[in-house]
Amino acid sequence: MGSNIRDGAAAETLYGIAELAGAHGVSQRTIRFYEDKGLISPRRVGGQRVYTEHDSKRLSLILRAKSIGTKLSDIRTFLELYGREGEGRVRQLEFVIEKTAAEIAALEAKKRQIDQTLAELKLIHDGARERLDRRRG
Amino acid sequence: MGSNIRDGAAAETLYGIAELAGAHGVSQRTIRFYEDKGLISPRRVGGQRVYTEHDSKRLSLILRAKSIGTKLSDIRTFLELYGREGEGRVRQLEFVIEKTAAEIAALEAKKRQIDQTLAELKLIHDGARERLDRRRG
DNA sequence: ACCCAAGCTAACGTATACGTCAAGCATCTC
DNA sequence: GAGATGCTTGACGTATACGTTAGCTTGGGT
Repeated sequence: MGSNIRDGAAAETLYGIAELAGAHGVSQRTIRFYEDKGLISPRRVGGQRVYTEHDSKRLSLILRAKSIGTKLSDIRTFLELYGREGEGRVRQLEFVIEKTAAEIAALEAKKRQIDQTLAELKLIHDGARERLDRRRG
Repeated sequence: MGSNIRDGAAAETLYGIAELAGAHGVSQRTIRFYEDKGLISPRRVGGQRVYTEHDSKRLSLILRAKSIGTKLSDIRTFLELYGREGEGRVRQLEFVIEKTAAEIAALEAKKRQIDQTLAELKLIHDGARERLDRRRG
């Protein structure tokens, strides 16, 4: 609420959608899509989207979560966790604890799967390498 | 080729699609879909699919790869690597080495993302837990 | 002989995550 | 002042990974 116009201090860096997209290596369409899904809510200046540093970090979070295989709908839930974290009503705290614990367990399981796959891939890799070296003398 | 009928030794355990699906906790449709995509190729007995232990392990590999976010099309490539691994033509070996190296790097990157996310989630989790404990005395 | 459960193929439906026009303003440049 | 550029909102298209009928076939049991 209220405008940002406060004499000196608040010279926050702002971005247009093109800058934000470029900085994160995604398309503008992707960013608009995330907005549709309720993941980011930039301010508007005459219709045009204007992003803050906070929005940018949020996008980083989203992309990282995506890269480890989290669905956008789940990402939304977790962004809300990040936000609500400070609230402190008991039910909220319990909700946060439960959700984070579940996700932590899931991610650790995923890490184990990755480790197992890595071990196998390294076996294949090293085996192939050895045979190649021998073949070449 | 030829039938399995060899006097004594080869009493391999075989599965129908229902058993295989049950054992792995996936639908029959999923298994048939993977077959369409060239990921598994069961033998047929009068039209019906018959799976071997080898097929079952292959399916395990597929599901593990899927669980860490690999696309089916990529999984197919890697199943071929697992198969070709022993071939030994120089070009093949180079291909295997290159592909596995790339995937190893990708998985390790993913692990780092997971670790970072885990760290943040644990912060949130522990923070919420602390506040909850204090609230309850 | 008859029926049911189980399997098969073919085909359409659904959810996710965008890509790709299309058509309309607004502003900046020459 | 006439593009060219950049942003906007639809709206339809595409790839992935299956789910869900629908209709046919077949082996087993009574």
